[in-house]
Amino acid sequence: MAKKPKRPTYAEIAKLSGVSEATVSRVLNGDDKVDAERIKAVTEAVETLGYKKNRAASALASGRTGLIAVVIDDDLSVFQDPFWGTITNGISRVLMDNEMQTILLVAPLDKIDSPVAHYLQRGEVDGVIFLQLQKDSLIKKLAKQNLPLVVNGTPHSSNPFAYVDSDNAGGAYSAVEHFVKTGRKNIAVITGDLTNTAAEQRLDGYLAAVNFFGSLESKSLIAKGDWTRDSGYNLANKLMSNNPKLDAIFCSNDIMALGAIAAIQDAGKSVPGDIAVIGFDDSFLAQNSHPGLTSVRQDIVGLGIEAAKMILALLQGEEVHSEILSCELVVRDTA
Amino acid sequence: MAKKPKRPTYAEIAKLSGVSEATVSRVLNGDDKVDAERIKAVTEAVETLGYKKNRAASALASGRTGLIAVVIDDDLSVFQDPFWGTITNGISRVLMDNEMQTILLVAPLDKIDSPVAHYLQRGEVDGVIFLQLQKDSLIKKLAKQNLPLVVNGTPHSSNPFAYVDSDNAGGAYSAVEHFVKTGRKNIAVITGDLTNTAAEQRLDGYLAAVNFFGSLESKSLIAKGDWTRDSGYNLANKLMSNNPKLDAIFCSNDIMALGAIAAIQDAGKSVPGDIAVIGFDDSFLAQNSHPGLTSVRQDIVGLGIEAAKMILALLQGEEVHSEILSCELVVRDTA
DNA sequence: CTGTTTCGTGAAATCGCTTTCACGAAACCT
DNA sequence: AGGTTTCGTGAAAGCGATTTCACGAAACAG
Repeated sequence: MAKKPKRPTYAEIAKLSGVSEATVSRVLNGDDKVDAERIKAVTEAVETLGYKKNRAASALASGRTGLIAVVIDDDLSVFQDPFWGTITNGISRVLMDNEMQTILLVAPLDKIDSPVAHYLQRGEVDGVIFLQLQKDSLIKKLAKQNLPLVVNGTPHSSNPFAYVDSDNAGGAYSAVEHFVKTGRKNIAVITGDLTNTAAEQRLDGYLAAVNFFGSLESKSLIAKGDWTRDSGYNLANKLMSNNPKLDAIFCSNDIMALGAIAAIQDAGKSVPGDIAVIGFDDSFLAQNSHPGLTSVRQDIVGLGIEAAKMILALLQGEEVHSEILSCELVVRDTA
Repeated sequence: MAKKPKRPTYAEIAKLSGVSEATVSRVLNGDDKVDAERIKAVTEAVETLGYKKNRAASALASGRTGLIAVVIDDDLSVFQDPFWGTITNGISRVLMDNEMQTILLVAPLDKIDSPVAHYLQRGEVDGVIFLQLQKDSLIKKLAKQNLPLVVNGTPHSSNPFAYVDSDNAGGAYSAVEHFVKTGRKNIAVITGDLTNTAAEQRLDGYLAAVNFFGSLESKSLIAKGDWTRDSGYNLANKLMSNNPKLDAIFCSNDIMALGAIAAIQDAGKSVPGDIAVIGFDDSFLAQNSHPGLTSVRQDIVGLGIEAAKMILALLQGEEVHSEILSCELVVRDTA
């Protein structure tokens, strides 16, 4: 509990470099209107003393905490989902490189006056990054308070805040394109839960590609799933019985794809011989399935990195625009 | 950027409740030697004003930051591994309930003088929880500085710091026990990378059970893997060819189990008909495999919760002892 | 060559809470 | 009863940065 080694303070730096504490502060905070000589003196003193700012003191005096909250709605399947760990990793790196700290809030955000909501409104953090946002209400409120915030995932409404997201539509498009190029004619889709914008966008991408390549023969090729393995299994069966000529299925996530593959095999058909399958996410599941699942990969770490950069820009008072990161098709055995 | 609504301070509480600021502080920090009347008055004032402590000021004055660092070594397969996200979730909840913040450090810890190492030594956090610890050197150094710390996973050497871990041996034991009870006679094991204590313990559990039930017929039933799917696949093949009577394989993780199942099936045998398989972790992989993989489940959130509780206890100056959480066999189709 | 700006700088106040210290009152001794 | 301990309390001194303010010097204007 005892931390003997007292750290140097502005007082020491000031003495060593022969300037006032005010000037030390100016140098350390990048105020440009300081004599070059003095900047050098201070910089050297900081160096020799191994000085590091005391965050608490700095926060108290300036009102800026140096903390960015990463909020995860734990109503969702946070458990077992590597997505948020990965994105948080990306966020954390960027922030750390900028002397900011990432603090983690895991809590249900349904109520606008949850403890977390209050915490955020209290100015304990300089900015917020929301992962897996559900309800907009809290976010809108915080935005109104001028708290810099960035959302991961495309919001439903056209909100005034910036977001980062993967190019879900583009990813889906490239999956369908791959099917077409490998000679598939009857390409179906199993969607995710369509109340979710990502699911919606993936469907849109599918539709765009199918229209472009002119091979959509039937409405019955669209099956509305809910992200679960079971829905993949059941809907694949339904698609097969409704469309005897079916030769490809694009699934909005990997789990449904695995379910679909199981259904196809159980029906005595082969993958990709009879029916090709492509998933989405290139998750651990896809990487370790057998046969290897062809899947659309998102740059999840990249999403985190962009989100963090956006928050930093917002803190600088800069204008930021939302970012869409492209996806990449990872071809394995199933298509 | 502007946060207009000025928050109440001790000054207001003191005025409203008719005591000094010193007493307000005493009440808010649980000092018991305060008159009951005054405690009540302060408590009410806090209530009506909706007061919340300013963490920065508190930290500056007390030297305690209210921050616990969760350190993740990103040399490991942080990406795609849901383990650490889950455990961090458990940690975060407990800490938040205790008005502490969880800050996340993702960085390689190989060098003892990495930025993260310095950061931790600087007293910017009140305690540290290490996940997936590799090298002990940094930890030993921090422990020497009396920085409260808890490690996840059993350390190699008998160190003076507390840790939390799953009962790896017990979990492995119960897997073998299940094999025996379901009539299996020739039970093999595919280990993880044995430089890892978890892999070692799982092997120990296997050996203990096999000795106890008296069915270890050959040394050739132990195959040393490295956690990867490929090692599972290849070693399962080797085990099968060396032991024609083989009827069960315990794998030290789920991925190797899936590899083993693939090998068994490719060899024209059935699971669990000819050979039963049990994995370890009850990961997403196990939950979504087909056939469903029987696996040993760890209470990962529980590990986080215990780790957080231990840190809190350490901060109180209490003695803590390491915790071993039991595992549970989740029976599905493969055994 | 004065009068006004601009500029860099240091002194000092400030942020909000914690903690030491001293003091009077109450409680405990012989 | 006098003397010593406790006990609860408030005044005030920090904690270590940031920021306002005022001032002298230098640069500019006329």
